Amino acid sequence: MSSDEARRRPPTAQQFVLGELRLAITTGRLRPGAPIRQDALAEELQVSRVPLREALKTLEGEGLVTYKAHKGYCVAMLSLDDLREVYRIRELLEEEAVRRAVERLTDDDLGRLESAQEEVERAAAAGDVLAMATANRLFHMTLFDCAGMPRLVRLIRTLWDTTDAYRSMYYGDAGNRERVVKEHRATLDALRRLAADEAVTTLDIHRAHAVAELESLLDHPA
Amino acid sequence: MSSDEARRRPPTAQQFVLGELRLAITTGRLRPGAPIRQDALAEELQVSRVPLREALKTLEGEGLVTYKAHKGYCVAMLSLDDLREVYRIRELLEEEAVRRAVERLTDDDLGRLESAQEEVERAAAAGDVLAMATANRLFHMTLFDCAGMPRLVRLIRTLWDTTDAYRSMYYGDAGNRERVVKEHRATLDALRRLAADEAVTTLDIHRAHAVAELESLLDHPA
DNA sequence: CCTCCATATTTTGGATCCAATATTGAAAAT
DNA sequence: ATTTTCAATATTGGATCCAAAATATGGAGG
Repeated sequence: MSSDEARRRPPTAQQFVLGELRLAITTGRLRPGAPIRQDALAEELQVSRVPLREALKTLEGEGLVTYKAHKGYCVAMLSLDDLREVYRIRELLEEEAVRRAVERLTDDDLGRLESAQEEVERAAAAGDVLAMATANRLFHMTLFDCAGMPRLVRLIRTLWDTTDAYRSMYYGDAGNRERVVKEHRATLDALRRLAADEAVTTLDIHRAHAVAELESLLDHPA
Repeated sequence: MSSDEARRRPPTAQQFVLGELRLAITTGRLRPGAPIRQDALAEELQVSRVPLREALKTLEGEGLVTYKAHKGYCVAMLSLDDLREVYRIRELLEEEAVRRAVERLTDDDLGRLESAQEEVERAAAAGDVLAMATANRLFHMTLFDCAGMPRLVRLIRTLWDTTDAYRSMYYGDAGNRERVVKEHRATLDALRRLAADEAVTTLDIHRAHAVAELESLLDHPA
């Protein structure tokens, strides 16, 4: 069961379920490819199937689960081709976001990025996989948000969600965590100097490392 | 081939409702900004509110409607900033799709594109706004599909959906229809010669014309 | 032993009913 | 006349129940 009962429960059951499902998928409690039994899940979450199904529809739209009429939902499973495609699209969209962000970057933004990075380093040192994923995401999204293109950021976020099921495996490795920290530092350095090209390049490399690692993970499922 | 009123009803009510809602929004029967009364709509479509709500969740994920807890759904209304952002993202993604498509283009693909274009010209000549929108979409999606990147195409399709509510206004003008026909011919010409750069350029211009027209439509709502 | 078909069980899809929240309108107080 | 309060109403959110479809089961026939 999820231990943290301190966080306030969302105003609707579907939103609560949505959060729980995301967590279950990203932490690997629901494995890619696993079918989702509505009845069992609904009972476990103490809600009826109606809000559960609406949450699943949302996740379907985000590509986190797949759906077939009269067959039901499954946690999405990425093929190697899918993975490469997602990362290629991210490359295109994130480049745009970074370039726009650099144009409008304020000292305040830089401050937020630096504190996000501090959080990443803390989590990396502590070996806290979940915190690492959260902090890393915050770092990147903080940057993208600076672009002032909310729809673009929403798309990027959705693409990130797609591979979230595999992210926990990725951060399980200490070497990966350490490299992420270094690559963020390089990005931050470029951003401080408003060097857009360099920032884009460092992030491309960052991404390439991640996709290479994930590819090997996909070949040898745990 | 299309326009058969005896189209088979989808295997689930939510899919049926989804299609009807898309149609209602793209044809303007549901105006941008209009709140969606679930009870009335459900009765009109002869279904209960459950499948209606699931269809709305799907549309929310695609950005066609907005949702606020306990307040309900509205047909999404695009600001000028939104419109420009959507078209900028399309520019990025469609360029990728076209370049990949050119690399893999077969004679068969070209044949499909040409027949799609014939359909566009027929609809343009007949002044059939709905057929025009459908055929135009088919033309572009046929091209994008050639890229062999299903997720990319899915994203592009979603972005198209976002502005569908305004497309019917756009094709109401005979000059717009005529220009679309010419621009498609230019694109086809470039594709036949596998001239990727040129194809990208013609499509960029095509898009720029559309966004310019839509911008004026957004300023002077009917 | 395998295949095929009929049947039982499981699981999803949808309709109805009830609860919770938001909105509206009218009456009362300033 | 304006604002506030509170009840009445409309609308959304969710639970339960039933229907439809898919899957599993088991037996008859080859």
